[in-house]
Amino acid sequence: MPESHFQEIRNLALFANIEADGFETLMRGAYVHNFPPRIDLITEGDPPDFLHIVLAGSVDLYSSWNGRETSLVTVRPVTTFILAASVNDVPYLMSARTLEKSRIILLPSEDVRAVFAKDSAFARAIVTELAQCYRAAIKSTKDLKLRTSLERLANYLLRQRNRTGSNEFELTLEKRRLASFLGMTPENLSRAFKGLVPYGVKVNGTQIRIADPEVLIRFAKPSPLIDDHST
Amino acid sequence: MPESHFQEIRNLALFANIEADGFETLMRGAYVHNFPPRIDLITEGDPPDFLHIVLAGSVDLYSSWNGRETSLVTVRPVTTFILAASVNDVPYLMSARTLEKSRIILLPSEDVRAVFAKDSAFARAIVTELAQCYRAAIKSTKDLKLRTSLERLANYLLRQRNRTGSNEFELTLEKRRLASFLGMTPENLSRAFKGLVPYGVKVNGTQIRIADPEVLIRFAKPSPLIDDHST
DNA sequence: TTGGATGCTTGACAAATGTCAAGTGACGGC
DNA sequence: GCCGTCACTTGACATTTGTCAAGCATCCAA
Repeated sequence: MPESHFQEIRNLALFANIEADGFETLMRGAYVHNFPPRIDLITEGDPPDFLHIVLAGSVDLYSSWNGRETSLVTVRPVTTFILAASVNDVPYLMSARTLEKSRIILLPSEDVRAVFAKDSAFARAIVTELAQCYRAAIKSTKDLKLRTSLERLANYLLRQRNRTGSNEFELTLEKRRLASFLGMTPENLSRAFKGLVPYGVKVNGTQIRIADPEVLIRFAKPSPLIDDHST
Repeated sequence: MPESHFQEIRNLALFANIEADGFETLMRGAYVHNFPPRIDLITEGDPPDFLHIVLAGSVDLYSSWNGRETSLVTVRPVTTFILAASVNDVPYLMSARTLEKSRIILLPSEDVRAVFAKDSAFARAIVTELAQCYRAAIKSTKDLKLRTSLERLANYLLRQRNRTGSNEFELTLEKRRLASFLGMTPENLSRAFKGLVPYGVKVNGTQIRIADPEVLIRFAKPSPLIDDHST
């Protein structure tokens, strides 16, 4: 792997405090790949050969059962995914595919586990990371079980607003995938956007405008215990 | 805390390999409490003062939003809960209440973090535990998003069957709470049980009998990637 | 420019799920 | 034993969500 990526990886909280020794072990076995859009990277149920790091592009983590399929997470740079499977050496629970052209680092899980066993700074960083992943998953379950699809969409839009810091932004996801992510059909997403018009949501293609955030907030009732993905 | 509980805690994977030093630190600050049924132990949003360990009884982890409430997990002996919040020092995402008379150990989160920082065996054990919690949460999300309520109930019954090793068993949860856990109303759970009669499910109060597991399995299509809670 | 793709939207309808109200049955206190 | 409480059940109905089919817009290649 070109050394130019080393610093980028070092900057990730997960790797920031590893000893030079362990970091070198990881980098020695690592390699970078460029993938075209819509390429399957991993399949749920497979053994966890690699820990993945998205350097550029975006990756959809999804799952299938009985002919149905649902998107669970979208991974954007610079983040790792399937850490839990790698570290515990158990099968992937989700499949992954590129959404767009993506550059991805592959770290052999064996190396990850070896460094994890020796380097306690790495072990501690993994704890922080996993705790965050776990909490994100709980938040997502709460979102699903406590809210209607209209409320989920409203809160999703407010989260995007907070992320971009603007009342006008582009959807970063295809609508069909957003629908799957929010746990509804594309048809219903269309209707849900219509349903938010009374709360000042204007949609034009992928362009979203929130006319009066206060009104939307009053409807959506966002909660840090569901919508704040930073803790 | 009476020393009689020490061994019980030591037997938990989470604490099995801690150094004597760290274990003593934890035990010094720990105390055991007996709680009556239906007592609130923690409230979501509160700072994580204690890591909890259920010694006896059972605890319901639930969450509320906008006047609605849902059960997320039932914790049974001997297991810890809210590890993620304790270790990262961030607010609880779920409330907890006893379902029955319960004995619970409280470990000050500060102590947990202190030992975590020094004892790498503990750090590694936490990784394993958190990875399992994370994966359980993902499985639960898949269950919710990919299955209808009838399918969720059918798979729940099959999981109970595997746990007990028998085609005839008692529900360990009140039906109303099972309904909430499965993401439906009590009324709908009643109807769902009716809906499983054609697949050989007999219900008598809390007593369940699966006449022909093969038939139910054919309908429920259980998958290790959703229903196997051991990995 | 044209003709498919493809993704999105819309309407009509069906299925799943929730709500409300009433009824049943088991249990415990008096 | 009686009575109230409470969980559970049932039926009628409302709401939400999904399905299917058709139409529309956009993009891109021929």
